[in-house]
Amino acid sequence: MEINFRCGECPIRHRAICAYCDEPELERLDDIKSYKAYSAGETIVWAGEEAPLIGSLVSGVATLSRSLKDGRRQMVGLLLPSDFIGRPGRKVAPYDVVAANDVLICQFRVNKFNILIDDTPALERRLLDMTMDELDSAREWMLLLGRKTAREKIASVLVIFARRGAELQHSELGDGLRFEVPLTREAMADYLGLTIETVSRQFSALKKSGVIIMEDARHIRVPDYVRLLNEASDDSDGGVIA
Amino acid sequence: MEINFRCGECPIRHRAICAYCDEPELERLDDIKSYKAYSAGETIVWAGEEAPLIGSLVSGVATLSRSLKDGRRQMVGLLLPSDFIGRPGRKVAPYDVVAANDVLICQFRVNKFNILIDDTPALERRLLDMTMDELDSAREWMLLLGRKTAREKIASVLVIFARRGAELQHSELGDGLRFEVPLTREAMADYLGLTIETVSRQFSALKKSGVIIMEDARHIRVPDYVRLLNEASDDSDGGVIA
DNA sequence: GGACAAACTTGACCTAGATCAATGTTGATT
DNA sequence: AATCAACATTGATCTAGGTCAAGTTTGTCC
Repeated sequence: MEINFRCGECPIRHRAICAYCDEPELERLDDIKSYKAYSAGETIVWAGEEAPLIGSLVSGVATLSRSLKDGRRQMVGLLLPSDFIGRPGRKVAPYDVVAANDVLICQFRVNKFNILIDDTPALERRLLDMTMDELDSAREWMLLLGRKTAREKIASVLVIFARRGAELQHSELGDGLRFEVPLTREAMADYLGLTIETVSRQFSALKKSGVIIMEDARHIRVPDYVRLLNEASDDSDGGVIA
Repeated sequence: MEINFRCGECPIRHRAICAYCDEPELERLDDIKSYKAYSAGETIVWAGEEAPLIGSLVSGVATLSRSLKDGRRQMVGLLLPSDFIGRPGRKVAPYDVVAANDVLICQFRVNKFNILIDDTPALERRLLDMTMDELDSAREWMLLLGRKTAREKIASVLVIFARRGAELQHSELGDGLRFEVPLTREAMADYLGLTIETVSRQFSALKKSGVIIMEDARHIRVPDYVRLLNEASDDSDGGVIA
């Protein structure tokens, strides 16, 4: 199936790399882009691979990860709709990009994009803002990886999933919310620097304490959102980050 | 003591935010900057503080860190000469910035800088490149925090310190190199997601295995650089990152 | 040069999370 | 509706690194 729509109708138009572009600029982007679908589990970019992809995640969830020689693996980023993939001008990808779900990507012709960004301040400025946001998230994740307990780690991802769920359904974050866990236990373990077994055990523990209700392994209800937040031990000051 | 020199004579001229600027642009920067010295241990910016500083680290070492409510602390960045401090347009600092050494900073008038960067593409482009490099380092650190053992973590910081040492003395990385450890054991523990005691023990262990020779707690010699690299378990592919 | 504090090391013990090993659940395929 | 393969859970045990408690070394300030 051939997917295609013009930038003007794109669901991520106002949050992606193109957010600051005006109509003429959008048209130039339209010329060098195409949508491509990947299915769950598919590796979109291999670390070490040449001519990596440049584009935006339109829908679904993808993961960025890196491994040590002996196979220990750490996720270094979670890509949600509107997130940018790739680094202009880079020849070799430093991370694996894997579709966690079925995923749709707006891909740009690499060479054309590298030229376009050089004389489109709106693109460059947006990329700067997005990269700085990413850096803030990466640093917040460093705090999680270095200092949080397994239980706090699980509560923290659940908060992320809850936010994403609320956004997808255009609903409010609050008590009684229900959302999907878009990653396998293995992917979560790689994200949190834990093992599968520990992830599973902490889900069970949070269930037992009544913090979450598990409809099944992939669907969670949260009777008391503030309690979940507290379990995550996030900064009181709300982590002012932008 | 009043420190001051023109941008043209600045030691970090070709690697800092100003790297891509031409002469006229440098002059505009000259007008809005001043050098400020901080002494070891001093907190330069408090997380949560308003009107945070914008500037470049000229000499010394500073740390970026973030804490949980109960005091657990994680370093989220190590600032070396030429690194940029702050985020244009941000009102509240999300991290503590602390001088690990005596430090010299080239500070910009915040409001002036925010305006200047908006119409100086050379600044904006440089900031984008630097931010992307920071993001890559942050992600590499995530791999360390999530998946490396205590011994690998210590070997990894030592490699960083060795690189910095070689750069400061304009010498080559190789066998028999000698360098200074610019952080306390406590700062290293916060950087690596460990405790002071574990840091200390791993130093002793690496000494006992002959990987390092400790002249004193802060001065290290490395008889076999490749061996140290191996102890850090870094990617075989050299971690192509730029 | 003695006293004090900060930084560092070392030992004994404990525990959160890893590892090893089944077992259960779900959903796709025939 | 039986089979198979992912995916997930649970239990028993082990261990890397944390915690608690002394010491030691270093440098600074009268």
